Amino acid sequence: MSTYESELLRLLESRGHLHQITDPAALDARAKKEVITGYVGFDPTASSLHIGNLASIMLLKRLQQAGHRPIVIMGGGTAKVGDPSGKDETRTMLTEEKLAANIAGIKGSFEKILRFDNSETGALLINNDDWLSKLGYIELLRAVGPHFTINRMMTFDSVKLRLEREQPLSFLEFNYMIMQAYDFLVLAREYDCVLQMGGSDQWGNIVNGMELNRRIDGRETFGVTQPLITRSDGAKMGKSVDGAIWLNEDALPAYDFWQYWRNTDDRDVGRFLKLFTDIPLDEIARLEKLEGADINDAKIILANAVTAMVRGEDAANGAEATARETFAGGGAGEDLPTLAVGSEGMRIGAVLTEIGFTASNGEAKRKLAEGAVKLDGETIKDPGHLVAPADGQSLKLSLGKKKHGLVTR
RNA sequence: GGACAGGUGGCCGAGUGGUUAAAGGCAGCAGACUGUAAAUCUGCCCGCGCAAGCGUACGCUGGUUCGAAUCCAGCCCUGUCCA
Repeated sequence: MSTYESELLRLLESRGHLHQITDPAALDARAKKEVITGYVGFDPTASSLHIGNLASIMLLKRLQQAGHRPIVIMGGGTAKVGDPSGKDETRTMLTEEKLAANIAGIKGSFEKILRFDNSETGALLINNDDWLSKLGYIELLRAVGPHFTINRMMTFDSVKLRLEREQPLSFLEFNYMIMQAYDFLVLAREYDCVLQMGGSDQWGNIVNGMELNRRIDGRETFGVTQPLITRSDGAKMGKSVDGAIWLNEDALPAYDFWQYWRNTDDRDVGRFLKLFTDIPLDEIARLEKLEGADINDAKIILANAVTAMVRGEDAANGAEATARETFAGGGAGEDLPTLAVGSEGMRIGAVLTEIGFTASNGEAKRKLAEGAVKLDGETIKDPGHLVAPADGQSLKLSLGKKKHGLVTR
């Protein structure tokens, strides 16, 4: 069914990663013939990546699986400028220290998902600040300035969107595409990197980099974009109540990470299994055909696979066990959030906020009044109710059907 | 530098002196129904307080007024056009 001959494009296509390719035939031939090097850039805007970034990491993983060499570009330099793509607001500027801390926080995720070694296909992690910060302004202007016209830059979505929405686009951000294009030039020269991948919003940036390579060095390079990963319910991938679904354990416990995938919309299960796991396609075909309550099995498989990849097998097993006990068994698993209230006990309204189920005392009271709160299976409505577990005892506290926790002395 | 338009709760967006913690929508949370799904219906949706109540809030600062998101002045920010 696939018309591609290379393992790389076949793999990307069959698992739903392909949106646009600059020169499919040439890339296909190249990838079939030799080991190629490709990269994806990540801006270290936070100390952990979230699952919105996961799709991009998967691109690199697929590249490696297909027998090629992936490069992770840390946008230590570009983050100082800020990518305007897909944003309708100017980003806050990051300090050097914050950037360094973010990069340190993010690294671990790549090390879990990609294979870093000295082999031909071992992944590399490179910070573009290494070269960008050394660039002189005049030097940069002379190197890339002649190859970009303002006319063309104005036509890029990232720019157009801001202008159309009458949102400000600072000169700083306007330069982002130039920096990113320059990255590709450096990577092509230093690492023989011929492919840049990214989300569909990066198309313009990627094409710019290719253009620069062609004009300056006469080198042929390629670009691949992946469709914007959306959820069928329209919500943004990776956004939830309490913020993003972070990849780092210290930003989000494994149990909550697992729950996010467990609660995937029915319609998204098959697509996500393809994108985010290595489960064979025929197995996925079987799983996504499941109907009614049976599809929950597929969601558990999805949650286990993604959690294992990002957090490790143990984390996945623990989360699954806790979920099984808590939801199916009506009990309480050990991975649930736990709050110690001391021998005095604590009023239930305060407990709800302390354990993180509600954002404020007021909200806790409202939820109590709505009859949404259960303590050891019994509905409690009085915010003054004292929660005082006996020594060694732990009480199961629930807000609604999904939020469960333990209260101990 | 000038002219015009604008800055309201997480977002969008009404509101042009009092009954405004601020319409409506989206997002979110909970209840019902279910399968820890979706859709639908219902309730909730600034904070503190057991409560009466209090405190904050409509770009910022000051003023007018018994009373201001609403009027006045200055400032800051954004957009469009002009120089």
